[in-house]
Amino acid sequence: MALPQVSVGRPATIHDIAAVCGVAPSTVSRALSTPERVNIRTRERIQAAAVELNYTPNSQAKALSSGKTGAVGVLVPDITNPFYFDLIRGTQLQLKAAGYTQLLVDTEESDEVEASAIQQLRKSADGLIVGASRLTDEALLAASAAMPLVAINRDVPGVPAVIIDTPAATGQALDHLISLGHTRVAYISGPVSSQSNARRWDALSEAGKERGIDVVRLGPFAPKTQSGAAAADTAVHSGATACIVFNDLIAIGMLQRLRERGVRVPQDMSIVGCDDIFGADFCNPPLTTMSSPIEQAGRVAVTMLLAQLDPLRGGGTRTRSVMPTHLTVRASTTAAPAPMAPPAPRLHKPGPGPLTGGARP
Amino acid sequence: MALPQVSVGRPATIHDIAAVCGVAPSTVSRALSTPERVNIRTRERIQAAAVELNYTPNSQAKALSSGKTGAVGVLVPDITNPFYFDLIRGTQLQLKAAGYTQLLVDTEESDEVEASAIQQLRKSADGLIVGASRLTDEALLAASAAMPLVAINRDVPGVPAVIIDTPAATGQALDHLISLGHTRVAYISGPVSSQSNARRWDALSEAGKERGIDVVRLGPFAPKTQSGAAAADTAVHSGATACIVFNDLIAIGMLQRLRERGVRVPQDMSIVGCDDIFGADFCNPPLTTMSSPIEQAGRVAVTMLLAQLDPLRGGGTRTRSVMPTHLTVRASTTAAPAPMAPPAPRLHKPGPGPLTGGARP
DNA sequence: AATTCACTGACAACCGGTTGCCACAATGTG
DNA sequence: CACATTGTGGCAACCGGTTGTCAGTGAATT
Repeated sequence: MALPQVSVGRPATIHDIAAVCGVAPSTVSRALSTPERVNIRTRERIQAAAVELNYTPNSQAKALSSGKTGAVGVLVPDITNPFYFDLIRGTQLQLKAAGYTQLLVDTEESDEVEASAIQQLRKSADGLIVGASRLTDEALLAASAAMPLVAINRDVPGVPAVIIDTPAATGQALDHLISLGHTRVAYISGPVSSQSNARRWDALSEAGKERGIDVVRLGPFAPKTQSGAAAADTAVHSGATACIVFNDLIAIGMLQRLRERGVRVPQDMSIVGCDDIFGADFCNPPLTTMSSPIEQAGRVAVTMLLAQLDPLRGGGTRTRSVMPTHLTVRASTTAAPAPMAPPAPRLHKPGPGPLTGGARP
Repeated sequence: MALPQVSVGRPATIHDIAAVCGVAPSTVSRALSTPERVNIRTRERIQAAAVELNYTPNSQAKALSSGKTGAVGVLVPDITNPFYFDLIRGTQLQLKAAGYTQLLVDTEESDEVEASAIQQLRKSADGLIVGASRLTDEALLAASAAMPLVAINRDVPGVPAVIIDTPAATGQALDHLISLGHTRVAYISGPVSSQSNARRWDALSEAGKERGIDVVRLGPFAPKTQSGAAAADTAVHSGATACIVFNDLIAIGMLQRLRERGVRVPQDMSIVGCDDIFGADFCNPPLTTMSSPIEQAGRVAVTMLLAQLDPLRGGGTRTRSVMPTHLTVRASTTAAPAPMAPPAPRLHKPGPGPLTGGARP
């Protein structure tokens, strides 16, 4: 049994095969890409020679002449962020399944880097998946006009997009907190350039109005665990008994800081994260969070993009897909502290466990 | 001030520029890539036109004629694994800084997929970075002969490599446990196809012999948090009071399972992980682990690869780089339970918190 | 037997650059 | 003033495929 092997020497080309078989290169090309166009006998000779010589088509050359690169660019603002890991995993798996190569680019949260990456990728990719674009609506629309593109978490009319509907879960999260007796709720804001952040806040403050709860907005904070310290301090100072946090990264950072400060979570302060990233289930305490099907969003984005690339198979080309989210309740939320008592730390010894006590309206 | 923008319409080529400037395409090519070869006046006319037309060179065409693709393939067994996130981040950052594009490929822990990916990438990348290769030594050597390549955590004579020296930290970890009074230590094994796993075990069992401690080997287990449950059960059954675990993923899974079973960490069982991945510092309890400079390893690998690609600048081409590691002690290790008492679960209620009690020799 | 037609393979242009070589002009040298 | 030298730009081949077009062959049709 042959072990997986990599051939040595100069890679074979169709010219080599043509020479071996005594035919023209064009015939070789057809034998491999349009087999029915070539007589079965020569075809089989050619195919045998191709296997023999370990022929692999040169994707550059193929791209040059056919215009198709077989690659899809995936742009994310920050590969450092676990949220995008899940997204990248989803796109990678689905692209690979479809025979495409993924070109991963980190746009460093910069609209300029993003624009130049898109410009560059216009030639070297068949399509683009743009996560949480920092471009203006106009620029994104222009990019979408220039080449097949699917945006993720970016809602611009005319641009195909996959939207993770965290704003919807926002109402669930607030209801959850209200039912636990919380009346002073803070929203820990993410970066201002993030449209997701804006949409989440809009939905949350709207939900607050409907329910007669005043939600205060704190921040903005960078979407990193390190920002959690500042966020936690601000939250404590605000007097809120519960926080809904832009994302799990900041939330996890807050958890650590609150512990350092002796503020018990969830007894003194309830925390709701967003995204349900890797780690949200095993941090301490496990985080109540709005679960997003991130990986699935990546897959759906690829499916939508491929439908654009190949309109024949694509069936009805959907241009917008909204992914549902839901609240996952773990141990970082519980009943609000007694209404009139200050939210200051009390006994400062680990409590008997989470989820004690019921709702105190 | 112009906003970042993407041009519309057909991308400009050197032929367009040549037409505008009334020169030959070859002159345009030279004006842009070998400026001193062209008269300054025409050069400037051409450069102005290039900017004007928003010219971006077609990387496919450039690759075809020059043989350089400006891309580097990065192969990892499983993008799902946070360990590789750090690696990918390191390579991405460094490649980007050097003007290269990263082609990310998931080889699905399969030697066949890996070999075919390498074969494919021979044409479309200038070099390769192969994380934790599953190939045989011979196949990897052959691949390395066929194209510039740097392996990570794979030690094959003749193949340039970056080795993260976790075996060294293994001794430190064992000393740490011994000083805490542990005498029954288990090694939770990773996948058999992983050379890192073999090297870690060899170093650990050797260190055990030197110190007169018998280390038992349990497993193998897949490197996923889910495997932690089985690993935890096996470990408890083995009677060990401390485990050194193949990687943090499994270790974190064990933490969860042990909690479910009422086995307290670290009082009843100490756990040492490996890699110090994202999450190791905020899981419950925070994990004592062997910290690896993973991101830096990725960067070093890129540097070594680029030195191979461009021997002029590379200076002394190092072919092997060993990255030091160290033990990071957090809260998942403490003194061994009383020697003769069975390690069975006791009170089965959450303990007062980590880090109680001192060493009991 | 003459005509038509499907089948098959070769030729050549093209994708967008790079690069070796040559021609021509301007300048320097004897 | 003749000749060598240097600076510039163009021509054309090439990288490795794809694809439109055409010619030759043999079989089917009339």
